[in-house]
Amino acid sequence: MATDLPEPPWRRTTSRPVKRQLSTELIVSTALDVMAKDGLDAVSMRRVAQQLDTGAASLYAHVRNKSELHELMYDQIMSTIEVPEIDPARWQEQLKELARTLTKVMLDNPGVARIAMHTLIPTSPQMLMGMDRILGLLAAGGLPAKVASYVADAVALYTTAIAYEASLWSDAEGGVEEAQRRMGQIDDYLSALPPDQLVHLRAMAPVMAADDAAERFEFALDLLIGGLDRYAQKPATD
Amino acid sequence: MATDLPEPPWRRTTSRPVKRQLSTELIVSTALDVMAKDGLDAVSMRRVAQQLDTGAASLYAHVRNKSELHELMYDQIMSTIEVPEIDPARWQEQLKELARTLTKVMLDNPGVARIAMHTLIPTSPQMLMGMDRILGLLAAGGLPAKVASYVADAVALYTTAIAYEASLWSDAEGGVEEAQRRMGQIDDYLSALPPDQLVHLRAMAPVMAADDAAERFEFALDLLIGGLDRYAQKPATD
DNA sequence: ACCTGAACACCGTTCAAGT
DNA sequence: ACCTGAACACCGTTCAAGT
Repeated sequence: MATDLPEPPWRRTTSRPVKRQLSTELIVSTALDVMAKDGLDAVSMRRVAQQLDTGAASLYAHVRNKSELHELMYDQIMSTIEVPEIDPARWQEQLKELARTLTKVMLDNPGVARIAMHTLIPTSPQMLMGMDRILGLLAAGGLPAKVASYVADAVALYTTAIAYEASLWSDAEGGVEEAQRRMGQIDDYLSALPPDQLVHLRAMAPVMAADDAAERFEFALDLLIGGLDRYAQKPATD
Repeated sequence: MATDLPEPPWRRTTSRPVKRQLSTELIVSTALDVMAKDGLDAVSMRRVAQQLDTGAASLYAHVRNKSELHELMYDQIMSTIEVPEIDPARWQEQLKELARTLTKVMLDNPGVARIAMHTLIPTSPQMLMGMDRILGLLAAGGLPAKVASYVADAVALYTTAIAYEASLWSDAEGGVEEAQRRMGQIDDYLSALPPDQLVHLRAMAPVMAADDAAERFEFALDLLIGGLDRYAQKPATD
């Protein structure tokens, strides 16, 4: 039979995969590439499709809409986080470490914080597991259920908000210059004003200009977590 | 002279202002109307212009771009806030009251929180005066400059984030249903899982479903502000 | 100086038609 | 089932032309 003969070498029957099969995973990873290169705003259906040599409409077979795509990106990034085993004696420090890790991941992936902020209630298994661990830590600290749920919420929200704020600086290209322009505007305004106006702001200006983001974050973390002992129903380190 | 004669009544020389003169103020207030009716996403240059019986290009004579328009809306809303005179003896309670007022204003004007979150550093006189009052309160509490700047930042950020989150529920029309859909999804997932998995989340589900937003906010406010005495360099109530 | 219509370079999503 | 091009109904912003 003719088909037993080897294909002549000039006929590439195994059509080289110049275009990989579309799939949700491929779309999500391509979207993450676009975000890493040009920021979240550049992650449009059209742009992602273009990167995959197809039209935007083709993506809708694998992804419900743009906000689902964004959420899948969020899940993907967050699922890389390793949550450590719970050590009840160190629950407060562990909770802080988790908050630091979360922030770092979001800062390393500018744009994710913005998705997180828009995602009302995360439903992916990965996020639920993370939430379970946090609640486990708070239970280990002897916190009653209601307090635990409030603390978990406050830490998650503050952490996300910090990362969101920072991502504004880095995400849009003109972020840093814009921030400097605004600080300059405030300085100019203060200089033009009689010196008995806005005295506290005036006194604070040098302190705020010398902002240490990491220290600021640690301070807030300490406010949110450092004082939780008083809510504990049993000693934290028994 | 002919011009001394009264205009004949059928000639309306005082052309009735069917179209008011364009101005920054008019544009901003129209934009606020649109936001109140259809949410921040509906506040586009084209939509605002349409409301004013003109084209989008006409707005650019009074407003630099869309993000400046958004920021002007933010300033307008925030300038309605009255900051009380400082009572040093009640500085913690006053700071909490300010945070509550800020949140209320943002919740009453869904969309403003989203602008606030995007506005890196507010530069309007109104916002600077507000910031000055907050710093004054913290100084009255005897907090050192650095601590004061960190606290002011943390309270402002948490407050904005809380309002932002809440605005997601109300802003987009499908917010509430979407939240319920997600809670249902989590319930389903927990039911389908062996009962020894995600035990903490499972235990917490009823507590979180009975969320009291106001109580949650007060709890966080207490974490952020209630423990500040230990940072004071002089007694707070002397 | 202020306003305008038209144009440019984008969006998300749908749909009928193809394979 | 999956993919596609074209279309629909939008965007922000610029620019030459008008008054």
